[in-house]
Amino acid sequence: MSSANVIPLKHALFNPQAQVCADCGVRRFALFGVLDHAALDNIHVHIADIKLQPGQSLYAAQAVGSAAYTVREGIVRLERTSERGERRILRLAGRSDMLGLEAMLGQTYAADAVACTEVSVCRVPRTLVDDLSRDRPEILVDLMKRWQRALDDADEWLTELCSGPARHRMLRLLLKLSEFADGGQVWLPARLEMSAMLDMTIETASRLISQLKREGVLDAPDQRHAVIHMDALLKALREDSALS
Amino acid sequence: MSSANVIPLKHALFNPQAQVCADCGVRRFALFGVLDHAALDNIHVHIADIKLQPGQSLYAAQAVGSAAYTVREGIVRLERTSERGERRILRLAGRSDMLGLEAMLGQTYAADAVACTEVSVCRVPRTLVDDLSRDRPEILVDLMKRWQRALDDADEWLTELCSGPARHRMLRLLLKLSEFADGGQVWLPARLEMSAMLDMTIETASRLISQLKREGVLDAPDQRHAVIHMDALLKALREDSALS
DNA sequence: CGATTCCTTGAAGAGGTTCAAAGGCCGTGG
DNA sequence: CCACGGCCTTTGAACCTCTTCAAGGAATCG
Repeated sequence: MSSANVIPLKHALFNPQAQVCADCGVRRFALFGVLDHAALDNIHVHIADIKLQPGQSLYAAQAVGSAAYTVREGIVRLERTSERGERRILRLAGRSDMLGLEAMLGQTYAADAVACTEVSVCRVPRTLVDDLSRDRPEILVDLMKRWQRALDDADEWLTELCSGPARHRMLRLLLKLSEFADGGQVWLPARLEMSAMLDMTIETASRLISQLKREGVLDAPDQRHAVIHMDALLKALREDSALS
Repeated sequence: MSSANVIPLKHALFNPQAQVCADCGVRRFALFGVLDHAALDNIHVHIADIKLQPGQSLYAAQAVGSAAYTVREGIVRLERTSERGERRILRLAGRSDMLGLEAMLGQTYAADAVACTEVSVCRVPRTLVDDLSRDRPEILVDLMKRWQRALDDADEWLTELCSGPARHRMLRLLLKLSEFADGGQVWLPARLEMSAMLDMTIETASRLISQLKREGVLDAPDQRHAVIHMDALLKALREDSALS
């Protein structure tokens, strides 16, 4: 019995790729969310499902890319090396975020994309978008919304994670990390990563995390995971704003 | 003798708006750079030419906007208020940069846009882009390039102006300002603006500028203008990177 | 010309960095 | 299995950068 038989007829898709996309958990939020099943069925390009281990690179800055990526699972960081030679983490991308949109314009990637956790992403080739934009121009509006989202993320990162005293920035980072939470547990970056996100030394990052543990803002069952106590975190953030 | 007579016949445009756009100094770099004269002639929407004095607001964050803007002349800053209640300047936009693209998607503006110098901008109404994208879909690609440019600017601002010691950030700011130079003279922000760009106090900004004047990196003929000595600036930047 | 606003400079103190060393958490190999 | 080395984290102490608080000076405007 083929798998098509267990699917209601009007949803039956004969293109295997289409079936994969139709079943994808993030499709509703992803680029092809606007496409109906019939349109999906016309996708004849292979959309690769890529898995990465923590630390593995998805793409490198300056590389000519022929694809963008949609994050299905896990957290990816975008980073750059400043002209001083220091690594700086620009922002994080999580489930349903899109990365490397610049490849859709034939440009080279603007930053390095590196997996923070175990990651799975869909590779969206440029040719596919080119084809679709001919047949279904409304996909371009969706694409522009992605750009705007990336820009909003960048602006928020700058305003909230790049200003004020170190402790405040760390609290904001924990808040941001809790957005990517995955069942109570939050991914806790290495101290070196934190320092690259918040522009501080790893010693300062370590001291702050230690202190926040003592204050009961977070617990770390293991090195790379934390339970964040939101009430304590929000309280800390409020007090922090008040006394300045 | 009408002005049309001095223009070669094949360039004669009968729509007055088209003439304005055809003559615009930034058209080549602007959104409608891809349109030929005939296409320009079909623009029947009025593209307002708006002038702003320093400190005047172009649009406010959260406002529902019906237009984006192309900077023709001058410098505009994008700023936000952080959740702590502090103002933060996100980046600067100069000649041929586009602002408020999010309005093209029916979204509210993501930041405040305020004139730093005397500014003139073209108002590009959303309806115009909607119409054009039907007739000339290639304009959408141009629009996406604008988004990518904004994102690149944001990323660069974050990596270069938000990390490292105060002196280094100030040097990078001067370098950035020199990109917007206007005949040897550079716009010199008020100390309060500098502090909002570089996340430091106005005292620190003032001290750094005073010191850099003494070092011969810049001269300030008046409060709001400076002459930047690029050789000295670049030398300072190099030494600064070396000793760290 | 006085009032306001912005800029500059000083001195004291806090916050962050630097340097140094010790403690934990692996994976490898004896 | 335990010992070892490597890597990351934590903590301490001294130092330095940047902030804070305060006051005087320059520019601008009615």
